[in-house]
Amino acid sequence: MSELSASDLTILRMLQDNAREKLENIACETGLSVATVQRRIRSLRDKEVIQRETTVIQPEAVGYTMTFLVLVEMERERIDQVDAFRRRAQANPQVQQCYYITGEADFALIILSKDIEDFERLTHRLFFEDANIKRFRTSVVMKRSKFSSEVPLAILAGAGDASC
Amino acid sequence: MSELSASDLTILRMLQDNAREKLENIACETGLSVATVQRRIRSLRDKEVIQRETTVIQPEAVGYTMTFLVLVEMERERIDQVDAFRRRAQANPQVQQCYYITGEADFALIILSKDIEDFERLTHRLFFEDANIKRFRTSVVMKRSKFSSEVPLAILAGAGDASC
DNA sequence: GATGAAACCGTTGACGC
DNA sequence: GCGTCAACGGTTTCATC
Repeated sequence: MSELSASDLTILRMLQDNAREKLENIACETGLSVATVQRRIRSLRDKEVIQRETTVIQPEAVGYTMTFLVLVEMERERIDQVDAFRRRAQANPQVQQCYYITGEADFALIILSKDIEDFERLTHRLFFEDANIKRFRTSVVMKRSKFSSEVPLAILAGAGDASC
Repeated sequence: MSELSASDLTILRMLQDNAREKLENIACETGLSVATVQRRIRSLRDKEVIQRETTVIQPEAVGYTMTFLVLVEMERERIDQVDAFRRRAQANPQVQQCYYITGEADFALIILSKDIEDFERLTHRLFFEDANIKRFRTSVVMKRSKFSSEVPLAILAGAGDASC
């Protein structure tokens, strides 16, 4: 993986803030030409530094009013069993995030649900029907902040001039 | 909040998958005209069903090689103290997500770090210097999946014809 | 092989229906 | 509400260094 330049970081920071940021603004901020900015972005996409460009939707607007954090403990921590559970969890569209972790629990899941019944059905499918799940602990999320994943990027003194 | 139509959900699903999806493709899929699709998207943005359009960056590419899940317990659960901690946590760019939860812990945080020292410095600033933090439990994330937050959207039989 | 100019395609906003 | 059109921004190609 090749190193990223200061202007690459500026490009990433601006695009993370707004995927539709005008190339001209980025060019001005970095001191590069529009064509160069475009080539850098293409390169960042090709290198998969930029993984995707997505639209963040308010879950409540489409009926998902509840969020849960579920800590899952497995009976046996065999690699194939762990992988099998992760695949099942990931495959479920209501499982927003899936972390395989050290400590008391083996997995932490962030789960969206329309209501309590919806969540209960999901736990049955995901946990009760899996003999390898020892137990799971559910926390209701009362407030979530910073739902979308933003990577901290250093704000470097750009070479751009005052015309920005 | 007004109800969303089937074509609105299709628009959201396609934009969530790719923020740069061509309006023509969405028009074809939904059976709407390009102009109508554009007006719907504008309306969804205005209603804040669409919260933002962002670029997902691979954290490892910019030096953030470690992810942690931290469960935080507070000494006193007074609303002003809870809010104060949430604001401090959110303000830190390495805190990717912040959930105020029910159960054994009061907060669950997803934190990015460059290395262990970086994480330790962060815990000092965030937890040890706050008299209202009773304790915190750290889990190292060995593998994260589904890092970006995708809301499940029903795939409805569209009115679009076979020319898509 | 990096750069800038230019042609081409998609998006946006204004207008008229 | 709907499509049309002109202006703008993004993308690709090509010539040049």
